[in-house]
Amino acid sequence: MMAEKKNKPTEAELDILTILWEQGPSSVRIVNVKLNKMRSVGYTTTLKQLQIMHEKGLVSRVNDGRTHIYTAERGKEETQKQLLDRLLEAAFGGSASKLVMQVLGNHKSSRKELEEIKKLIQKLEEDHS
Amino acid sequence: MMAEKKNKPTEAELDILTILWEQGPSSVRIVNVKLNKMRSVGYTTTLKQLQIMHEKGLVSRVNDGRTHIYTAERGKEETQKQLLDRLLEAAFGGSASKLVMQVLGNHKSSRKELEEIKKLIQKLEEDHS
DNA sequence: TTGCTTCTACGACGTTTGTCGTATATATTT
DNA sequence: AAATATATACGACAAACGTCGTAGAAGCAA
Repeated sequence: MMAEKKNKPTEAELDILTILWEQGPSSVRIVNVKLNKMRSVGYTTTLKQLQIMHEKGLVSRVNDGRTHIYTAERGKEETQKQLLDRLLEAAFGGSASKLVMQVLGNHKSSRKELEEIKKLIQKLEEDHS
Repeated sequence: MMAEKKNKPTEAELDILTILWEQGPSSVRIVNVKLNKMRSVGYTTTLKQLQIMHEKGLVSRVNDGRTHIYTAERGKEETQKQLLDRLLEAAFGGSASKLVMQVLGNHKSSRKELEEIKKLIQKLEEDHS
């Protein structure tokens, strides 16, 4: 594998990435409007944020006339994994099961979701053999 | 319930909290020595860090002669829950099961750990009835 | 054409984070 | 007692974060 950039998105950046994942490639304007549905933030703030994210390589952009269209460079799952790994190490001493028990114990999940998890565990146990 | 302080520990603070959880009430010296086993950091840095954490209410302290003995004010589980909740909302849209599937899929767990998780799910499903 | 709107670029600024250095008081050692 | 070691307190500082304001180009509307 390659030496990868360990660009961990900040909180604010994560909000923007989430919008790009949902919305697909978007202009600053669009991102800003969506962003303002969760918290109040000026247009130039969002612009600057996206510019910095572009420098960091978190997003790419193409020109559409004079406006830029931004696209999330890293997939949702990849980013989730990165953040989760960090928390796992920092707060749970690397024990995935401790983390899982915590989150399952504290948050309601539907029966269907629990079934899915059980199924996954089943498969993992088979691989274990 | 009361309006609580939402003092989320930073990365560095979390390292120190982890040490206090493991070690129990400790002096700056002890924390610093343990801390240096994971990364290089000066004594006064650790001191300052603990002083700030004290201001924030993350740790309490008592005097033992002229040295201060610091104690984690918030329990391990409580802090883990706080950090986990934050990530759950920020990166997983609040879906606990998505988070669980991610972490289980990406990190090896022993058969015993998987059993424990299954047992927990069993109990959750019973409560569901 | 003259103005309003909508872009990007860029600089500035207050905060937070993490890091130390220095000053000063108190023990400990020689 | 003098020198050395160890504590706390406090100030400084660079880098990262998040926030905007302003400038200037490009497009649209009167």
